[in-house]
Amino acid sequence: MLVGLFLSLLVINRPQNKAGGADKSPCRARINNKSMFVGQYSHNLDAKGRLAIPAKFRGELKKAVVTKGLDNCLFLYPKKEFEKLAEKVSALDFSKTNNRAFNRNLLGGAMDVEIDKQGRIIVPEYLRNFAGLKKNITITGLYNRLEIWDAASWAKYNAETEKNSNEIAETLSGLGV
Amino acid sequence: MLVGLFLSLLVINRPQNKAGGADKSPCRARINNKSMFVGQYSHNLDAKGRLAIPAKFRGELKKAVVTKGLDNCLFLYPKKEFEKLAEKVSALDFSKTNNRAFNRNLLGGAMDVEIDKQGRIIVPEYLRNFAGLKKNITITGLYNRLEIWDAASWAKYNAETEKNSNEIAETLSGLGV
DNA sequence: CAGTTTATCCCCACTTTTCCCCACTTTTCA
DNA sequence: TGAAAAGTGGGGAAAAGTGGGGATAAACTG
Repeated sequence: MLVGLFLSLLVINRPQNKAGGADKSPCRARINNKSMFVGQYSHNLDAKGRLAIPAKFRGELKKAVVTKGLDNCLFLYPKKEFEKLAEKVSALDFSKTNNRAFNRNLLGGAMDVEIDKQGRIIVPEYLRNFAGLKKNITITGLYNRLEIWDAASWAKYNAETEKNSNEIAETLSGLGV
Repeated sequence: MLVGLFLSLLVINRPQNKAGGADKSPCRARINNKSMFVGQYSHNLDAKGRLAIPAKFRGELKKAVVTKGLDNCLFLYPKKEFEKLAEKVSALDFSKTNNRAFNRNLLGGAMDVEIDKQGRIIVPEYLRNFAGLKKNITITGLYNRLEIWDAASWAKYNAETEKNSNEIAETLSGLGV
C-alpha cells in the first residue's frame, strides 16, 4: 500500500539527528498535548439525524462546525480550527470563479454543532443530502478534522484509491515531504 | 520502490528462530536515540482482538499507532514516530486530490493503541480484515517499526521471497549496500 | 388569535462494546 | 528446580452507542 511505501521512504531518508538532539519544532509540543484525530469508526445515523462522535474525540469537539467537504463527504472541525481555516479561505481572491465556488461550499455550507449529553451531534438535512448519508456511517480521523462518510461511499472510495496507491506515493515522494 | 525492496531484504536475511518460541537474545538497542526492534515472534490473537506485544518492546510502545502496511501486513509504530509523519502529511494542501487520498490512507487507516496491563494491544476489526489476521500471528521487528502478519501469509511471503532473494539483491546493488 | 402541527432537545432505557482485573499455563532465568 | 516473568483466556463492571418518549418551543393555518 502507498502508506507503507511512504513510511519506508521517510524512514530511510530521515536525516541523522545532529548531535543526537530531539526535534524541538514549536508545533510538536502543541500537538502532543492535544489529542489529534486518527482512526476510523463505524456509527449509525438515527432517524432524527443524530450521529454519535467517537468517545475519544469528544473532548476536542465540544464546539464544532460541520461543513461540505470534498469527494462527497462532510468535514467536522473543532470550532477553533474552522475559524483558522475560514480566515485563509475567505482571503482567496473572489474574482476567480473557482475560489468563489470553494468559498460557498466550505463557508456557506457550514453549520455550528454541539455535542449533546449522549455524545452526538445533529447533522442538518441539507448536509445529509449533500453527502448521501443513509444509516451506516464511517467517521475517519484526519488529524485536525474528522470526515463523515456514508459507509458505502467510503468503501468505494477506499477500494479505488488503494488501486492507485503506488502512483500516489510516487507523486508525493517527489514533493520532498 | 527500491527502498521498499531494501526493507524487504532486511527481512529475508534475518536468521529465523524456532517457530513459536521467543528469542530472548539482547536484541534491543538504541540507534541515534531511537528505539530499534529486531526479532521474530509468534503470538495469538484472541477472540476479543487482543494481541500480546513481545515483552522487550513494550517500553517503547506504551503509546503506539497501528496502520495499514505493505504486502498485506500491519505496521506498528511508536506514537512519537508516527506523529512526526502525521504532522507533515496533514499539513499538505487538501485541495489536491492525491493529497487527500494519501491522508485518508495514512491517517484514516491508522489507529491509536495503548498497551494494557497484560502487555496487549487491541487490533481494530477493520485492520484485522485488511491484513487477514486469523489466530496465529507473526510479529517481526523491522528496526523502527513492528510488522504484524497472519502466520500463514508470513510463511507464504517468506517462502516466495527466499527463492528470489538473490535476484532482489541484484536490483539493490546500485545503492551501495 | 387560537388551535394545530412541526421541530428541537432533554432525558430515560436498553443493548453492545470495551476494558479492567483475576487466574491459569508456559517459558525463562537464577 | 523453584521463582519470576510472559503469554493466554475469560468474567464482569463500566462506558459507549442507540432508539424513542414526551416536554417545550417555534411555525404554520384557518
